[in-house]
Amino acid sequence: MSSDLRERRRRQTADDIQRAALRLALRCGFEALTTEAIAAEAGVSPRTFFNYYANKQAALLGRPPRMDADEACWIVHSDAPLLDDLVALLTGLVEDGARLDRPKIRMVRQVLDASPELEPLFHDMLEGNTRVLAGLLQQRLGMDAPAEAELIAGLATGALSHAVRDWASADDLPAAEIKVLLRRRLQAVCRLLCA
Amino acid sequence: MSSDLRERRRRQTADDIQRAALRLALRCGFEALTTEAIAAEAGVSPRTFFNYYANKQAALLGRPPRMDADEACWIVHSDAPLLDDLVALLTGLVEDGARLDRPKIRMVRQVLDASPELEPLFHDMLEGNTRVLAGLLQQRLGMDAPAEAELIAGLATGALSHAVRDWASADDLPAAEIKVLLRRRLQAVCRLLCA
DNA sequence: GCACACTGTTGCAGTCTGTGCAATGTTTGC
DNA sequence: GCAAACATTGCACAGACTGCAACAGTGTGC
Repeated sequence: MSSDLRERRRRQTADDIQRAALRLALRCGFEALTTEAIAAEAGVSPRTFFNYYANKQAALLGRPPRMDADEACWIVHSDAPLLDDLVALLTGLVEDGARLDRPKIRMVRQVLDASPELEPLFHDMLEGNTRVLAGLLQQRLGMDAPAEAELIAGLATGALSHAVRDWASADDLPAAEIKVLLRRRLQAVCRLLCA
Repeated sequence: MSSDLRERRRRQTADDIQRAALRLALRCGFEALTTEAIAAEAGVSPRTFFNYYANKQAALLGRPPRMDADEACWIVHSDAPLLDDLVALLTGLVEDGARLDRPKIRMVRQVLDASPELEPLFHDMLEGNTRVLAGLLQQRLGMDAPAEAELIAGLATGALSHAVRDWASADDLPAAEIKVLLRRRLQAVCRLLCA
């Protein structure tokens, strides 16, 4: 195994930095948070901080699960209802392995709630996934609906983040329930708009 | 009128700065764009630049039309279908006065197209409106659907920005057609998801 | 006209963010 | 072990952004 140890270390350091950032943000607020302080708290040099995260916002959120276009391309030619496919694809994103760390997500939420100006952060973090999904949906829906593809992609990832948020604030909801929350949300939006 | 001349000047300067930013961005790319260069091109001091825009991204987009919660609160108690109300409210945002400057919007698009990393910009610019709309929708939909309200608000403002984009890239589409584009988009999303 | 308040512009000094580079360690494959 | 690959770090520096205080232009009341 070549990069196994290195890989684990990288993950560990990335996680250390994120936790340091969250701890400091909760203690002193986002305004007073500096990259230097985060680096010190995490026990790395300021320069190293930027080897892991592009900025302190990214450090707070950590590395988001990335949707892999090749793994997800089945959705292009599926015959199942779009809603079902979206739910399956997106829950796959957050269900594989123990990706979801409830206390960490709660800390993130606390920080975001305390600083409303950070609201766009969540969106930006999911932006990458939204783009991938939008590309796939464009293929599925055909050339004439690029806008619809992007809108649905944004709506779906937004619904996922709400579902994850709700899951994180509940005390003992199993991760499998995220699927249900996500579906309910999308259906509700549909119903409200179609009425 | 005391503040009339001043107000006009402020608008003029804000517009000068935006145009300077767009010109430079198109000429040299967003990467090479500095606030100092924008200020120089616009004929103001670097310090003044920040009196008008919080950062260079904001300068590129200009002051977006702001939704006024008090003016828009009729939507809370309306009995009309939600879709109709959304279309009316949002088109009202962009239709009053000659707010929409087609060549300017096209320049913005060119810049955004040239720098994909700026994609989140549009979203962030509309963030304020999304929040206002989300608040209103939360009142309309009741306490038990905060997530749905936010999702619909995001979807609707996203659809509006697509509609405006399409309008801007067409050569002689009247602004009134934005309403049609917006409605079509939202309906299409609905249809695709409900199926 | 003149003094006055109001508002906007500017320069300056300073903090924080973020990057390129080169030196120094550490891991890995062989 | 040794060499290649990779990670960490310090340093120097450019750019973003802010607070403050001085200054200039405009409108107001007299």
